[in-house]
Amino acid sequence: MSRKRSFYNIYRKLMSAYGPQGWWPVSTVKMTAGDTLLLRDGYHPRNYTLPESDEQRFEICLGAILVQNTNWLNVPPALKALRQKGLFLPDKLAEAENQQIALAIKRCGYYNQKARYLKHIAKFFRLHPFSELEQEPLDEIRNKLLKIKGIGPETADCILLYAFKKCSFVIDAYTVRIFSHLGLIDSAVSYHELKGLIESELKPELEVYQEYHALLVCHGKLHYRRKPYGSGDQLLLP
DNA sequence: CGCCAGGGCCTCA
DNA sequence: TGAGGCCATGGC
Repeated sequence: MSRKRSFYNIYRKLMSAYGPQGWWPVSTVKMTAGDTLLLRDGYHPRNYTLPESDEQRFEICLGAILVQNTNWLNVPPALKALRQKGLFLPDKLAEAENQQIALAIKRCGYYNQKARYLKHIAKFFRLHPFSELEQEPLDEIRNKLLKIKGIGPETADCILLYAFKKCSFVIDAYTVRIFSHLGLIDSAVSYHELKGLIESELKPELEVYQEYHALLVCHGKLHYRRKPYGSGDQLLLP
């Protein structure tokens, strides 16, 4: 395999083209400018200390479910609606009526399914606090997450990478499209296989893992929509 | 308008 | 174990 097509090389090209993406977006980012405390929504470029609270970690988990096969723009309003209904704590969400949750998250689509999924994850975190889970090895957390209905490989890896800050590479549809279109992989590659291939090259650096996935989504949105692919490969090819 | 979105579960070969 | 159907609203 050409050295210039290594995953690191593509990462560098994406980063120089788009800059840091600041994933995962959380709704209340505290930033200090001099003496004043700024609260702003959304992204947090170059701030890799987040999440800083259990609520922010929980928010990332909820967002990871809500964004499944859905435009991210629908997620913050849904999270806000859940918050306004007082459902932003695992204890509350776990006991809420499905219909009440569904109403709050309606705009994200698949709302009946996702309402159930959110309750599952709420019950999980009620049982296993973050502070306990994060002590466990990555693979043990991952296996526990994968047992929850509604959490598949990608969602589990998003939660691991952005909520638990564990170096678990996230594979999504854009990742497969981009790397297969560039000739690095076969488009029929399995999730597990591609994840292993990428992780075997990348050193376990949190910022790289976090930004790489975000950059692939950024680039994918611009050039790798379902059909037909644009000419985004010109940016990445040697 | 029609296509698509930062998937995952279930079923059936 | 993999392909296919299903879930569903909102953005552009």
